[in-house]
Order: sequence, then C-alpha cells, then structure tokens
Amino acid sequence: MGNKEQDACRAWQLLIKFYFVHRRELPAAETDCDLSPAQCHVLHLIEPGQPIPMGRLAELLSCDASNVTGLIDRLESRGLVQRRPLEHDRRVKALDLTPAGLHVRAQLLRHMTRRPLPLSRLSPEDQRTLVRILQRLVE
Amino acid sequence: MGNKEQDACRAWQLLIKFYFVHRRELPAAETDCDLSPAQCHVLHLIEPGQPIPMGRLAELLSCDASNVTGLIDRLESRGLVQRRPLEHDRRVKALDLTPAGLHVRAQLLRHMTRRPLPLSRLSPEDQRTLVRILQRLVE
DNA sequence: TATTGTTATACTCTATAACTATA
DNA sequence: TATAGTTATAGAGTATAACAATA
Repeated sequence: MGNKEQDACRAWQLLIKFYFVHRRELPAAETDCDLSPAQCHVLHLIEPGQPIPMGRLAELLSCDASNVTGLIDRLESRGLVQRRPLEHDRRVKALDLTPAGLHVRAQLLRHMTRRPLPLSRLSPEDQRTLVRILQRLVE
Repeated sequence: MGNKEQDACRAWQLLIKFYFVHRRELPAAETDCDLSPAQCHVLHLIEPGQPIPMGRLAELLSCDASNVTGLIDRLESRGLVQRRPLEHDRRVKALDLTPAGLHVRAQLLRHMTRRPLPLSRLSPEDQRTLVRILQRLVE
C-alpha cells in the first residue's frame, strides 16, 4: 500500500514546518554578523579556497545572474569577497573569499550552529538516529 | 561527556544544510501559486477560521509591524486576506483568509508537499523514525 | 500615557530586458 | 553568433522613526 508514500509525505511536511519555525531563528545569527539573509547564503556557498564563477552562484541561489552582480558588489565593497577573471576565459569571473570574508564566514557558521536548543529535547539515541537519517538526505 | 551536545550540534548543522538545499526548491511551489516567499509565509501562518492580530503575525514572522502593513496591503488588494477590527478593542485588526485566500493556501500546501523525492531514499523504517523525531521537534 | 497599526524614508533583494566584453 | 556578466528599471521585502487612533 501507500504507507511508504504517506510517511515520506508526512516527514516532508514536518521538515517544511521545521523550516518555517526556524527560518526566524537563523536571521538572528545573520544579523549578529551584520549580513542580510541573501549575503549569508552567498557566504555559505563560497567555500574557502574554491573559487566559484558568478553564473554558478546564480544557479545555486536559484536567482537571476543580474542579481548576483549587485549581491557581490555589496560584499566586495565590504571587502569580504573578490572577483577574478579566469585566465583561459576572461568572460568568467571567479569569486573567492578575502581573509576578512573567511573570518566572517567562520563566525557566521559558529553563530548559526550555536543554538541546538530544541534538539536537546531529544534522547541521545534519537539525536544519533536523526543525524544518521539526515546525513543520507543531504549527501 | 559531551556526546549528547555533539550529536545535537551535528543534527542542527544537518538541518541547516537541509534548509539551505531546499530553500531553493520551495520557491518553485511559491511561484507556482504566484506568491512571493513572504506572502507564502503569511498564508501559511493564517490558519483557516482562526483570525490573527497583525501584531501577532509580526511576531511569528519575526519582523517589524510596519512590514506587515505592506505585506497585508498587497495580499488584501489581491483579495486573499481581510482585515477586521476587533469589537472590544478597535485598535487591533484581525486577519482572516477570504474564500479565495483559502483556496490559494490549500493549493500552496499541496504544491509544497508535492515533492518528497529525496525522502524516498530512506527505508520505510527510517521514514517512520524521522516522522516521530520531527514531530517532537516542531510540536 | 501606553498600545496597535500606519506612513515616510531608505536600503536590500529580486526579475526582465537591453547592453558590453569576450569567445 | 553565443555566452558571462553588467546596467537600467521597477517592484517587493525589510527596518527605523514619527504619527494617528484607540484604550
């Protein structure tokens, strides 16, 4: 029967609810770092030492490329991000974190993972189980 | 020891990652319904038959009250939401869904729960376990 | 006087369309 | 001609501060 479907659907609904409930907690971490949600997302996506083309970033953000221009303009003017044209194709501009950007990104990740409060309601076994299941979901 | 802390922290990080990965999938459901993310959030929060004061909505959205004014202006001009002053305290304006709003909200929830795809990777047992654990998290 | 919501203002985020530079 | 990114424009989302109406 469709029990498996039902469980998957129910889990999906719960994850969405969790998403909504906590989408209002994450911004606290973001404003702690003086970043807008979009800027936070960008910093999260630019992995240290792995320059990423602007177009690829637009894909990951699911937004228009024109958007990325302004987003990066602001981060660059704050000294957190650098544009550099690729040697073999000068149309492409690769983004990388500056030292200051690295620092803010690390701070952001610390702040975002600072409050696992609702999770402490779970038993140790459930916490381990949740970790195992989620790892499979996001891999 | 700190194992419990570690598991809670790890689970939190994974949920955040899940949040980021899927924050770009949910907007598809939102634009299907021709709603912005914020409008989607509002419709999600106004439960059918349970009028909610504007200030309470600002709390739930974790945003300034002045924001809610514009947000509701736009939804009201589209005929999805109604403002009504409470009889016993006419400062307070309670929000309720119109019939059209009810319809769009139901459509939105359907679209949002339409794709439990990554969840189908999990075994039936894991799906049930995930449901049980998440229920405790969002209750 | 205190509270609820609105208005005015300014900035960020977002998409569309037209454009520039490079390939 | 096609692609990567930018610019111009317009509308939505957001916060702060000053305001109006009600309590």
